[in-house]
Order: sequence, then structure tokens, then C-alpha cells
Amino acid sequence: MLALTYIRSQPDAVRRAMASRREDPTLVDAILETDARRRALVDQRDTLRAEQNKASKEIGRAGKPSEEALAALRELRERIKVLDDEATDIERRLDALVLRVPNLVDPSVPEGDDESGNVVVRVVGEPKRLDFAPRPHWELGERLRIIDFERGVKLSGTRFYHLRGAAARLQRALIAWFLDVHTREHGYTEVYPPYLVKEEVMVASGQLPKFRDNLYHDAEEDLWLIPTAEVVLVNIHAGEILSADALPIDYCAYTACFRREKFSAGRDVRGIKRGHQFDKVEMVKLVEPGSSDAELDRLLGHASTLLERLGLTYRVVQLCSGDLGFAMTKTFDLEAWAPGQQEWLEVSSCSNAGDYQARRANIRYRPEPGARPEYPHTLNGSGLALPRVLIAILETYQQPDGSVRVPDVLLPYMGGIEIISTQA
RNA sequence: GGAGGGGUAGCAUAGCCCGGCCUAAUGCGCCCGUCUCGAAAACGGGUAGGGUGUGACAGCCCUCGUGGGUUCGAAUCCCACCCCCUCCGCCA
Repeated sequence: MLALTYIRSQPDAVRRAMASRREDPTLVDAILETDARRRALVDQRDTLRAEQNKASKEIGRAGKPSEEALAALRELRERIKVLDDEATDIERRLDALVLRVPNLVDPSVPEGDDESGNVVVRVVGEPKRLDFAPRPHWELGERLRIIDFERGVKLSGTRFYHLRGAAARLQRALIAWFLDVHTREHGYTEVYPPYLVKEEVMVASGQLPKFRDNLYHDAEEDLWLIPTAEVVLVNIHAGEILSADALPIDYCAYTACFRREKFSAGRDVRGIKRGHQFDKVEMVKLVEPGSSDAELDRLLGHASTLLERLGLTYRVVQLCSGDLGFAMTKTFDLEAWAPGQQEWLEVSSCSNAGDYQARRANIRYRPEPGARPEYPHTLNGSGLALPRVLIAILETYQQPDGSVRVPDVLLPYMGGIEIISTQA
């Protein structure tokens, strides 16, 4: 979240950011108003409390007050109680309002209404030209009998599928290889986190309260299924004060991710592009504020190299202000080319959240021993999202007979499978 | 799920029975200083977070797991809940 003191002192900057995101900036006015009332109340209450404290201490020192004095103090207590209830109530409302304010927008972010305003920064490789009509992955998957849509639906309903045989193995190979590259070459610590988290964890990372409808919730235990590992990784150090030499912290994790996709009902229903459950390897960094720009570049590099080594064509897209995620100041997407369905597929989203998530999660660090704690910056990026990489690989490495060659870097992970042909 | 123990400032502990100089102590760590060529040790001093407020200080308020209650006054008494540890039971 943004610091309340910042909203109070720079309301125009916050309004501009919200307008730039195509959100209603009048929220800022509601906050300023509520905050002013809160401060007036708190001031009244604290003044009375000071009086009460003083009187009570006097009794402790001098002893035996008159019954009159006690009655007056009892009355004082009642007045404080009324003010305090009111203050608590208004503080709750203020907190709820502040939680709905999105992050600021980095000055480098292009202005735009929605994804049509995103800017292609560069294209790496050339869209592969096949000398035969390339098939989309759903066709390849069904012919090879490695993706089963009907039986996925039978088990769990629409937007569920299952992978079998070589496709399941290929996904596992990708996960293992991604994690190996990040841990061995990029210095990340591998984490196996919970998939179910408390509400406060979702709030801290910015999923709640705004995106409630996109999340699965277990009513029995009041736990939420993670839509991305970012949620858990960012919160690992919630509430802690870290020493400066602990930073940067680099975590990566493979997890399943769960999304209700209420906002994209009816879109991308074909194939495995957008399911309710998908696998992803995620990277998260906690860094000192001064280095977060440079770290975003590194993060982007860590994700990009995977695509390059897989021999996939991809492009880097900078999100415009209207398409930026709620908690992010700046985001680059990586999109891999899928020649079968003739589409750029978002396989990674690399973002700098600044101190926004750290504030919400109350993660701090001491720049120097003995110094006041400050908020680190958090960054996150997919490295990479599995089903879409799978799509790009199947469609890019397909051969005229409908079989699929395994990319070289994955061969050590495929247990001898070099060509994926029709499964029994 | 059952029994017992526990949750106090960066960490570790005291305080709780018996409410009030608790304005929360002590040790470690950390910071500053003395000593030293330098360091270690020793010695002296400092060292929680948040709100409000200020030009900056000061001051005031809150926080002893969380939420209620009793009281002039709660870390301390009462109630509920959460979490951790040990043992037992069940279990992939």
C-alpha cells in the first residue's frame, strides 16, 4: 500500500497515478476526508486518556481518592470508551480505503487505456516459418494423445484438462530445468511453499480485497488457494526486520496456481492456454530500494534466457499504465510465439512493486546497523508459466507428420524421449 | 483430537501467584566513546515499533500473541480465540 502520510502530503501524485491506471481517483478524496476525521477523533481521545493516566498515577502515589473523584473518573472512562469505539471504527474504514489504492506508476511506463497501449520493446528471433501448415497445440495434443480435454472436463469441469505420457513428462522436465537454471546459475534459493494461505497473506501481496472473485477460497478453514507463488514468496518475511546484509533475497518456487478466471469468462477457452489450475515457476526478489531498477533488468534476463535456450521466438512488451497490475509500478511481459495458433503468448510477467508489497506485508530492513528500519522493494517474475511454454514448444517443434521434437536443452530431463509421437 | 508447558521490544530471558515509582528489567547483539600502532578484551554511554505533533526537537497516545471484560488504574485478574513446544492418539 501507499503510506498514508504520502497520500496526505502528495494527493495529486496519487490521483495522477490512479487516473493513469484508468481508475477513479475520487478514492483519494474519501481517504483525505476520513483521515482528517480520524485525526480529530484520535486527538480528542488521546487528550482524555492523558488526563486519565495522570489521575490514575496520582492515585497510585497518593492513594485514597474521594468518592466524587472516582465518580468523575468513571465518567471519564465512559467518554473515552465512546471516542475510542468511534476511532477504531473510522480507522478500520480508513484502512479499507487505503488498501484499495493501487501502487504509483513508474515514470517510464507508457500511457495507455488497456493492453492495446502496450509497447513492444524488442523481438528476439523470428516467427518460425514452417513449410507445412502448422497445427495448433490442441490438435497436436489430441492426435498425439498427450493432452486430454474431455476427461479433464469430466473430472473437474470446464477449463480443466489433463496431460499424459510425454506431455506430462515434458512439463516435468521444464519445471526441473527451470529450477536448475535459477538455482545453479542465477543464485536463487528454491522454495517449496504452501499452496493455501491466510487472508492476510493475500492482502499483503495485493490480491485482496480487490480481486476476491478471481480466487478460490476454502470456507471450512478460511484459507485461500494461491493464484501465483508470488503471493507466498513475498510474504515469507512478513512482519520481520531484516539486516541489510540479508539482502538481496532471491527465491524461486515451482507451484500449481489456481484462478477462477471470472474476469475472462468465455475467453481463451480452447486448449491449455488459460486453465483454472496451471503450473508455474516463479522468482521473487527482496532488494534495497536503490537497486530495484537494475534488479528488474536482471529478473527479465533470468526469464528471457530460458526462452532463448529453448529456441523459442519471443518478444518483450512493456505494459502501459492502464494494463499495469494493481501492486506494480512497472512491468515487462515476455510473450512466446506459438506458430500453430498464430499468437504471442504471455509466458512471463516481470514486475517491480517498489515498496508497495513490503508495506502491506510489513517487511523491513535496517540499511545500517542501528538505523531506522526501511521498506525493501519487491520484484517478481515468472520463470516461466508452464502450459504456455508447453504450447509454444509443441507448436514450434512440430514436424510435418504431427510428431514433436524435444528441444535440446530438455533432452537430459526426458528419459530418452527425443521425439514425441503418438502415445499408446 | 487429549494432557501439560509457553507466546514480553533484533535474539534470549525476568516480571504475572500478591494490579500502582513497569516511565517494562537483565544478558547477548548492535551503535558511539575511552584505552590501543591497530584490533580483541575491559570500561563508560546509547539502542523497540507505530500514531499524533513539530521547521526540527519536545510533548501526548498506543502496542507485553489477538479480541473482549473487571478496575480510578492491567504485562499482571476474568472470559473467548489464535499460534508454538513436549507427550499421547490418529494418519500420507
